[in-house]
Amino acid sequence: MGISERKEKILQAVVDSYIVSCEPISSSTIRQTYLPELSSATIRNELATLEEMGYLEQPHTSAGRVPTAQAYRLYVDKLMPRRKLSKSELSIVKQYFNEKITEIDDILKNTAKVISEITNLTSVALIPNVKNARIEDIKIVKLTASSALVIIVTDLGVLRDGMVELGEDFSEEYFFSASKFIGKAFKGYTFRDLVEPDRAIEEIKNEYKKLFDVIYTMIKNYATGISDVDVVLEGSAKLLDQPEYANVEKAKAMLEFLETKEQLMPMVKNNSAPDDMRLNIRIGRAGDDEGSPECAVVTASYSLNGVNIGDAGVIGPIRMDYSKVVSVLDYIGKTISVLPESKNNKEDKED
Amino acid sequence: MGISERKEKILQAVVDSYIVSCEPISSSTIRQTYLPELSSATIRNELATLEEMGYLEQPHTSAGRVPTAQAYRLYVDKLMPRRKLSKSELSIVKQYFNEKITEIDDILKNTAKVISEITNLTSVALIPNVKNARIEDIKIVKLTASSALVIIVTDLGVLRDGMVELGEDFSEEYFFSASKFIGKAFKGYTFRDLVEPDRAIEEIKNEYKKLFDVIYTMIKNYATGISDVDVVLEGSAKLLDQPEYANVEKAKAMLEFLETKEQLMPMVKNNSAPDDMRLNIRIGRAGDDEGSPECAVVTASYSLNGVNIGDAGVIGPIRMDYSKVVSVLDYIGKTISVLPESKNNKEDKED
DNA sequence: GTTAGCAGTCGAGAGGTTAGAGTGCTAATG
DNA sequence: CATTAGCACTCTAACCTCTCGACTGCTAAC
Repeated sequence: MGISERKEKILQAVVDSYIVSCEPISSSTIRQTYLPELSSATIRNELATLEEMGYLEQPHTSAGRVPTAQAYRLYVDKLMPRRKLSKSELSIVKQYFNEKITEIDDILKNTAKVISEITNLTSVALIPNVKNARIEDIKIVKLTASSALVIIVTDLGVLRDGMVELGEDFSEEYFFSASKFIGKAFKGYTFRDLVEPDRAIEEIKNEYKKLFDVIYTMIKNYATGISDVDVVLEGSAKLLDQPEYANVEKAKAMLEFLETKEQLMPMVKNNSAPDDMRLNIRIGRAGDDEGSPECAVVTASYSLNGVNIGDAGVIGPIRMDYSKVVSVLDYIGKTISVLPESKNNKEDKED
Repeated sequence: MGISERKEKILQAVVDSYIVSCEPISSSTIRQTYLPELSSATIRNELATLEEMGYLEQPHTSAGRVPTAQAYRLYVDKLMPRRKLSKSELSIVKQYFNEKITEIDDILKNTAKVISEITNLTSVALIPNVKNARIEDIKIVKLTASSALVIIVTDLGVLRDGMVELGEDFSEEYFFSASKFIGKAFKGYTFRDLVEPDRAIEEIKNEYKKLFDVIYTMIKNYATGISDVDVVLEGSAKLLDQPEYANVEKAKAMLEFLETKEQLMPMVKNNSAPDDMRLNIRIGRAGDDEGSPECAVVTASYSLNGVNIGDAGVIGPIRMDYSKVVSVLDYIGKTISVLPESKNNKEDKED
């Protein structure tokens, strides 16, 4: 099943070369720049075999070879050289994460910007799923006579506030003490727990029952609602730098794909086991159906203080510089993981 | 200075025709579909004059005429037919605003979606400047032992919360009562008031002074910060439907322009006097410099219950269906203005 | 002022040709 | 038997040339 070492070398030469030139690679090119110890005729023979095996394709009879998706797959899994970032690249990353970042979301947004700038590809970030956030406390603050603001504090940070309207008036002190009861009731549950009917939490049977019910409903809506995951794009225009999308038809198909978050999300989502390298490389069609554009997605899962804060990576043509992309994602991962705790944004004043 | 009525008719014919075909218009086309009572020779004479006056251009000697920016200007100011929306278009608008909308931001985001769907152009929305929001109340809620969440309630809605870290521990009750003092101190000011040093508000000289100072600093940072205006884009891929951007170079220039919010914002911002129709039509270069792409922007300022909630409109090639765009923006303006008050999101339950 | 008629202009597209890049095959070589 | 030099063959991209027809501008007649 495996292929000979020499075939691997040749295949790697084809992919490496094609990644930068985007033009069919000839046997003589391989000889000249990668494997001078072989004759072009020998390389031609090997190329013919590699084509039979499904790793290469010829646009037409008298043209060089182009890697197939299968070749890229082998390339990223085995052949790809590991690369270090250059000094200028390192300094770009540093620059982006040097500023004080107070919101968790902004870390991922910055990540997307950095990735796009260094790789010159379109980047994409997935901002975390609220469903897995664990409730730490619930605060209720009176706003108008009969309405209040509900703040849900979770292990991932403070959630965007929701408004409740009660229909009758209550005092500020009422909400203040209700806050304590209700906060305690929900503490420790994730949103996912609460949306499943069979795991209903023990209800409060006292004077706060009405408020409790309203908030419970709110949380359930919140968890089932659309604010599931946020997808952030950066550098969409860079798609058009790629010769693959010089054709306006293809460029449009791709841009439309990027615009529909519902299609984009599952591509970017990292499903790999949490203990492996947490790198996700997809090569091939964007969607399952015929119409969706050909592309590749490389994403990583990022953590801060051991807590997963979301995924980010690049999306682009199948012919992309995987080696560089992987190094960048990797390095950023290390940078983020040692970022100062963001909740206490007062400590790190040193500019 | 003025041009004859017949010239206006001919110019209108050229623009109307060019808007749909995007191809140079010949004298015979005008005669056949717009002005059969004239001979093509007469029309040719008039076309030559209109060209001298700067309203028309010829791509080459033996081609028809194309309108200049000057022609579009006259077109939108005077010649453009006023159009009613079709039933299907009306129902699309209705559908988007029928759902319960709880956030002010979402109104504008929906507006952008509707505009893009109906006009088939890229749409853009400007979400309002927080600097002009007037503070109604400030709530402080204890989070950890020494940190608290600050919620700023304004006339435009509840602002995103900020965290303060105090360095020493306080009780929940302390924050509760501090809330009342500090809320009263800031009530009635806009962010703009607070950021200008000469209009410092009277400081609290009591036990809450430290907390007050921290919050005051936070508000100032908030007001001067980057969260000035938010720009939302919808349907960027639709640019590529336009023959003007069939050239990938031009498409890229335009997409890049859309991506840099700093350039895009001033184009979209509506500076017209508040009492006129509050419609903003810009025709010409996107930026001041030579490199920026040619385009047109049509935006409107939208209000809800008399309060301005931001601008929205379209951006696209100079050749666009201004008549349709204006009708759509107009109709949406009317729809929004009668939307039920969004803060109390419980009343309107009738689905 | 309007219009028919006509010569003149220019671009888009079709067809034909060529140069050269690259292959596959064959036969020779170690 | 793997490797290789040599060569005939293939195919495209680029360039030319030519023609067709869509317009115009001009002139002269109405």
